[in-house]
Amino acid sequence: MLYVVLYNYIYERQPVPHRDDSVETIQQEMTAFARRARATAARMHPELSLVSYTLLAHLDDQRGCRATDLAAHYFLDKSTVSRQIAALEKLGFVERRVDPDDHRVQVLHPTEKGAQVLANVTASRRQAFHERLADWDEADLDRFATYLRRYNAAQERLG
Amino acid sequence: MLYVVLYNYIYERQPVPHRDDSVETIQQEMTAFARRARATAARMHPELSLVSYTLLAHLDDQRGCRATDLAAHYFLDKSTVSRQIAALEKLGFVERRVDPDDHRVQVLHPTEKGAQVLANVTASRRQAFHERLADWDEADLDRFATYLRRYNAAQERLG
DNA sequence: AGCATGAGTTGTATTTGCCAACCATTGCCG
DNA sequence: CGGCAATGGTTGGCAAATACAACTCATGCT
Repeated sequence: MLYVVLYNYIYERQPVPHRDDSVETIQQEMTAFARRARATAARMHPELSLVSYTLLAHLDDQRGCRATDLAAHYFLDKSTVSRQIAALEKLGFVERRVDPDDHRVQVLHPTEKGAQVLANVTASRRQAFHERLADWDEADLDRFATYLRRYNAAQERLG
Repeated sequence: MLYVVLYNYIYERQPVPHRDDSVETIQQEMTAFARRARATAARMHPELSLVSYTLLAHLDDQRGCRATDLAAHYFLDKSTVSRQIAALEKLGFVERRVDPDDHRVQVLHPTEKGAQVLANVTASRRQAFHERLADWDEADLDRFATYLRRYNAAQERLG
């Protein structure tokens, strides 16, 4: 045991929460966050569910993509995506353009109206996030964002 | 403006994303994470859904609590909690002890069996997290954990 | 005693998601 | 060329999770 303490002292140079504790915390906090996200989203934007919002946002920032891509990106079943897109289309938020090169694929795009609604929701979401993050300094925000991206990328790689 | 650039150059030594970009990233990554968490959890542990797991874990580490507390803590409707607990009880994972002081409340506890299952799931979740975080150094883990806790605490305060 | 409050349950409807079966298009290989 | 596997997408059927509302029962205050 003494060796561990010494090791930490020499190589870490401060009392360091053990690796396991950090992992434990990350696990718990990520889980708690996941549990709440949907509820929060639903309360904030009854007009556009979290999933719809996410898909629409993805279309917007990819400048159009295929249903299959959406499914892969968000680990959703293709049937789920199909229905979600159908719903968004009925609302007039997305349109389909059949790919001239391959008539199986339809490239999805937000409509003008869709982009509008998306912009509204995004703005209000962003404001909520800003409030939540108001007392963070710039460097912390940046680091936090970087960690999240890194974490999600790892999850994407490992499944 | 020059000062900003210089400041960044000197203190950060690389082009720094604007505050808004960080917030945007955090928002997107948290959302993506939330979207995937349930699916991942379901794939890993068919025997215990993310919600059940979360509730059971909370009972375990609070050494028992009331259904209402669970609902408040996870932004769930009390009916939802009621049914989830009923399911967990039917599986023999939790037991109810009526509070002798107030016959309205039932204090929930994991059973022996429940604690056992919880331990298994926790262990395997923890391993998955460890894999995902394997190439992170200790300091980054610690900082990431701290950010997450801070973020969630803020969300808890602000709704 | 009487009524408001709080804890939980149950009925009902909606949303979300999965799986499997299916259709249409494409591209490849014999 | 002709069949066949692979790909993109839709649809039907189903189960789980959840919200909302109406209800019951115990408590506690006036």
